[in-house]
Amino acid sequence: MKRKSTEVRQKEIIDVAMHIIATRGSKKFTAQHIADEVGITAGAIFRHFSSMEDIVDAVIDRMESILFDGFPPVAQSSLDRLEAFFHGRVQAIATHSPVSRILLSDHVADLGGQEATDRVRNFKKRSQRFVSRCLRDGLEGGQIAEDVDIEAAAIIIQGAILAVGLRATGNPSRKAIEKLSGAIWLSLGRMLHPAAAR
Amino acid sequence: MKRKSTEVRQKEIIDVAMHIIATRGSKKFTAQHIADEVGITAGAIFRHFSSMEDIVDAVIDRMESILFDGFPPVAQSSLDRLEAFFHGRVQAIATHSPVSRILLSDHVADLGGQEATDRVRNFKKRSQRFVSRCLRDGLEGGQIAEDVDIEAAAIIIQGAILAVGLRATGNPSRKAIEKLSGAIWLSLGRMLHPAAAR
Amino acid sequence: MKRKSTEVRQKEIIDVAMHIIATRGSKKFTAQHIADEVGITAGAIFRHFSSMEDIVDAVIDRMESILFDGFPPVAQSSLDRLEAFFHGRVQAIATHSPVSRILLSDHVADLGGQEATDRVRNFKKRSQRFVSRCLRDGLEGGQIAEDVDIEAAAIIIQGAILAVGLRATGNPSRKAIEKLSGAIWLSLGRMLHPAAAR
Amino acid sequence: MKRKSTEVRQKEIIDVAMHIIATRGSKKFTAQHIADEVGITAGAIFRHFSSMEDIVDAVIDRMESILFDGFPPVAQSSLDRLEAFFHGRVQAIATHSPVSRILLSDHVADLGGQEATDRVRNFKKRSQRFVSRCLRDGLEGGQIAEDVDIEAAAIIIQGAILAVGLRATGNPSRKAIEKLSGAIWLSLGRMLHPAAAR
DNA sequence: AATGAATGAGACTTCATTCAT
DNA sequence: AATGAATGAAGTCTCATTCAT
Repeated sequence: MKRKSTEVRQKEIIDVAMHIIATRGSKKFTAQHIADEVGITAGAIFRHFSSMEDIVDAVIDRMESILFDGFPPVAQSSLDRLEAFFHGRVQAIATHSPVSRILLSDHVADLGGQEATDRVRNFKKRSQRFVSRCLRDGLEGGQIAEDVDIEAAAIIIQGAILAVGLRATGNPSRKAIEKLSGAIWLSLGRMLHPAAAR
Repeated sequence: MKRKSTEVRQKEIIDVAMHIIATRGSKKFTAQHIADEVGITAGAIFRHFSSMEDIVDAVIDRMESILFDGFPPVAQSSLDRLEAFFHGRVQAIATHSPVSRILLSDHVADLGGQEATDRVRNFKKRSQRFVSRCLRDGLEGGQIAEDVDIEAAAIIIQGAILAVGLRATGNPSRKAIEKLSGAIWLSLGRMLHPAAAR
Repeated sequence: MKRKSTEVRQKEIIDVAMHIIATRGSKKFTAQHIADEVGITAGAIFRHFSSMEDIVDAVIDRMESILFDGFPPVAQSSLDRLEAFFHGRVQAIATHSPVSRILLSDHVADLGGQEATDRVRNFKKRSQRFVSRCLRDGLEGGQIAEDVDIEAAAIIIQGAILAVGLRATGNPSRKAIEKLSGAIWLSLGRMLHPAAAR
Repeated sequence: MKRKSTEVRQKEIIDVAMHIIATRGSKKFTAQHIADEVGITAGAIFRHFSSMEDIVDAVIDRMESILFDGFPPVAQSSLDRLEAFFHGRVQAIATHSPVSRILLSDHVADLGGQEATDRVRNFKKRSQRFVSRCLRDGLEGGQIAEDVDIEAAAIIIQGAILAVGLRATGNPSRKAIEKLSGAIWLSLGRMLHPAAAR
């Protein structure tokens, strides 16, 4: 029976919780399972969090900090900001593999109440809005070809991030991710401004 | 107390089940909730399905028929096949809005056993393989620019389908979907073969 | 869908019920299981019996008629009556193999209400009383040795009937039963009146 | 709300379970009924046993320890061993009145799965084999009259134990049991060797 | 006389949460 | 800070019984 401070235990619990949600599904997200992996009893969980919903909230907090670390990116041109965002997101999602799965799967929203659902939904909206704005600015600034459909491009970019997250199984090295991320961005760039890309 | 045949009830139950899984999350996927929406008692569910897992299986069956209706598409060129697949998928997913959410979220895999997980995973693999093959054939046939990274393109296409599915909230008309789908494919086409697209 | 009269169905149901209780245990004594073996649906059972408890009652009736057919036996001496009873019981129990198991096991009493319990208990009492009376009469009439403990002897005889019923597995021929029954009675007789037995 | 250790609760649960099975029948063997008598809620049962079947197993364990405590008995002659077994069994069964009923009734076998059935069946076989061997040895050693039918005698002895167990209602004193047990063995002895008994 | 859908009670079991220790 | 027993609600599933057809 090792005693640790609440602060430490909370971190352990959040980590385990994220991992369980991502890899074992929301059905296994129970106090008992978390406790088992943390190495305490189920009852002890509630000394560190007042309810399971609180744990979900904390997980969402963690996700937010992972997703929006250094957001919005600063760069001269809107296209550069978009690229920075893209690579940052892919890197974040691929490094913290649970996050992508959770985000995609709505698992968390599923577990928490309405508030959790709204927060996660908001993460997506915030990102979308940023992407759209960059595209619009890029169009105005001439960095993006005039005949590009902004809405379509936004969807494609969002989808690319999702899909690369899904693809990132195992623990790909940072280099491997950068390479894939680079290749994808190259293709996206070609779509946004064929002439420039060539 | 209205009586309906097992055949009819099974359909009702599957529809309700899909809807619940997609919109209310796997935690609400209970016999009681399904029964409430169908308008029977929870116990009666088990006259029509022998277990909750059977319902999950049936939902997966339904998803398969939605996703793979008319698959693989036939067309002269591999790029046309790919386009047909893309539009078909987008249409299928947008028309049956629960499907995309379920697919994305692994909700179903979460609910069923290992078998369910494997089946859903296989849906994704089958689609991916088709996309990859079309791209490779297109490259060899010269319909796709030589400097396109096949792997990146495959990810982008897969992502676009996912993202458009997520976007399709409410009940967009078939026309609206076709328009969006068309715009996206145009952008993707530009990426695959800049010269041709212009 | 073959239609038969209630009279016929009742018999079929009772037979199946006895068989199920005896060989598959009271847990399998359900309307569904009975219906399956009879070849009708569970709902149809209740056209022929108003409740499961009624079926139990009918099974007990049947048991009574099997056990007390030709009871009490008539014979000159009390010892002969006892012997007739012994052989009759063993034969009855061994021929209707379910009966012995049911009697022994209190399965029926278990399934019915208090009334069923009381009736079955009464079967045993009636038999016991008969055995005791025969023994007492035999003692007075000098057919049983004076130093025989009547209570002990009654218990032994009752036990012998039980035990031979338990032993009668498979479907032993009437001859085989008669032989075993004869051998046991010989031993019991030696106990009751050593001198006479030799 | 009184808290007791799992160890204590397990014992309480086993005791209550045996009592219920013996006196109220296997249909009343439910978590709710057990919990009511133990004084906890039904759910709490499963902190102490992982399933109802586990309780059945524990009951069978208890029965085994009651039945086979000090088995096989040691004594010079085979007849003495048989007598020791007989008295021991009668005492055990009469002291723990539920045991005889359970044994007889196959109630336990009914509740557990195939394994439970097999174990209980084995208890009977082990005892039978012991009795038969004692009788055979006694015959060879001349302690049993030559014209005794071993098979018949074995059945009678087994039956006597069963019957005395059934008779032992209420809580007969140890002395009363010894007296009855003694009287019965005397009668059995007379059967096995008339000359010696007189 | 029989089918087959439905109900409602009750069975086993899990789980968040509380609380004495 | 942690354990471990307990509660009470909820979930899956079974079953006697009813009833429209």
